[in-house]
Amino acid sequence: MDTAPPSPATPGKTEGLRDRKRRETMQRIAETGLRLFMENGFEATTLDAIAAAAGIARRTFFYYFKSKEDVLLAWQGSGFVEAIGPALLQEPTDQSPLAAARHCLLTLTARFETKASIAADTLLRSTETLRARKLAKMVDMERDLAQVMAERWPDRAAEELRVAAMLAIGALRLAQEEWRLDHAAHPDTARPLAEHLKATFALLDRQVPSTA
Amino acid sequence: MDTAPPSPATPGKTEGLRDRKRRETMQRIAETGLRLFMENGFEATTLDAIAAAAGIARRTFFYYFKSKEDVLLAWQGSGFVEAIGPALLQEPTDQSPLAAARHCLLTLTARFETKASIAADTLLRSTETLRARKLAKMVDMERDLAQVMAERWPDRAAEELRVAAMLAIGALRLAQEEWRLDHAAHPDTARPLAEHLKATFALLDRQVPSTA
DNA sequence: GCGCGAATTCGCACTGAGTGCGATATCAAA
DNA sequence: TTTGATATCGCACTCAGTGCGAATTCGCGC
Repeated sequence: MDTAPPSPATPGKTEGLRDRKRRETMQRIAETGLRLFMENGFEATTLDAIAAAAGIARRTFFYYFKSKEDVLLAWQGSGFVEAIGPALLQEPTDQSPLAAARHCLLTLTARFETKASIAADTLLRSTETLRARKLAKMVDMERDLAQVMAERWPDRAAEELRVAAMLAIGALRLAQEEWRLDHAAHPDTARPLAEHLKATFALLDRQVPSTA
Repeated sequence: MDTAPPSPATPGKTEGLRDRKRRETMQRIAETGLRLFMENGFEATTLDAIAAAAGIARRTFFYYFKSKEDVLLAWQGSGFVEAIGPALLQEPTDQSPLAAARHCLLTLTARFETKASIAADTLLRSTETLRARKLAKMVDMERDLAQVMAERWPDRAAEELRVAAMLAIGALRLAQEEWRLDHAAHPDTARPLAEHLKATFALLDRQVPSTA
C-alpha cells in the first residue's frame, strides 16, 4: 500500500493534530477496505469486518464513508482526478481545448498506473452498481473538465467545451477498456494505457464530421 | 399509464397463456412501482408497498425483478433502446456509421418522448446509484450500437465503430442534459429533444481533430 | 381426462447495509 | 480551566435482498 491514498479535500491550511488524525483514520479505513476486498471479494466483505480490521466501531465507519461502495470508489483514479484541473491550466491556449485535454490525459495516464488503482479498477467490475458508479464518476470528471476549460478558454461557448470534455473523457474510457482487454489477452506484451489512448484519439479524429 | 410498458425480451414465438400472464404480471409490477415512486418518491417506497399494491407476495417480486432499482430502470428509454438496432439496419451504407447513427437517433428521439419515460427519467435523478445505473445503461446501449454497426459495416474496424458509437451516445447524453435544463428554465418555450440533439451533433463536428 | 414435470407463487427466517438517537470521550481555543 | 466542537461508540431499528423449501398452477404428452 505504497501508493497515493484517498484523502478528503484538503482546505489548504496548516492542519492541526485533529485534521491529521482524521486523515489517517480515513486512510486506514480505505486501505483496510481495499485489502479485504482484494482478499475476499467486495460482496463477501462485511462492514463489520472492515471496521474491526481498521480498529474502529461499526458506527464510526459511517462517520467517514457514506457506504461500503464509497471506500472502493475513493480509490478510483485516485490522484488522477485531482491532477487534471491543474494540469489543464498549465496548457498553452494557442491550441484547441480538446487538443489540450488530449495532451494532459496522455501525460497523466503515463504517470498514474499504480498497483492500488489497478486493483481497485478490477474490483470495480465485480458488481453492477460498482461498474455504474465508476461511470458516474467519469461523468463527474467530464463536467469538472468542462468547467476548467471554461476558465481557460473564456471566449468559447460552454456547450462547445462540454462536448470537447465528453470527447476527451469518452476516449479515456474506451482506451481503458482496450487496455484492459489487451492485458487480459497478452499479459506480457501489453502496451501501456497512454498508447491505447493515443490510438483512440487518432480514431476520434477520423470519425467526424457526423454528416460525411 | 398508456405508454409502452417494459417487457421481457420477446422470443418471437406465439406466446401461450403462461407467457401472457407472466408479461402481464411483470408489467403490472412495473406500472405499480412507477406510480408509487411518483407519488412518494423512490426511497420512501418500500418493496412491501409495491408488492401489496401489485397484488403479489413480497417474495414473488424478486421472481420478476432483481431489485427495486430495476423496476425503475425498466422504464429508462423503454422502447427506445430496442428500436435503435433495427433502425440502424435500415440505414443506407453509403454514409458513415456516425452519420447513420446520427440520423437514427434524430428520428427516434422525435418519437420516444412518452409521459412514463419522462417521469422515470426524473425519478432516475433522485439517487446517486440510480443516476449511475442510468449511465451504465447508456454505455450498454453504446456497446450494442457498436455491435450493430459492425454488422452493417463489416469492412470497418471494430475500434473505429466503437468510437463512433461513443460519439453518438455521448451526444445523446449531452443533448438530454441540455434538454432537461431547457425545460427547467423555460417550461413553455422549451425545444424538443431532437433539436438539442441536432445542435449537439453540430458542435461535435467542429471539435475534432483533437490536434488542431 | 390423467398425470408428470416445469413454471410460478408464496412464507419464513436470515444476513447485512444503512440510519436515528443519544451518550461519552477527546481535543482546540478562549 | 472551562467550553464548544469534533470524534467515537452502542443500541435498536428499517429495509433490501437471499436461501430454502412447500404449495400451487399450468402445459403437454399419453
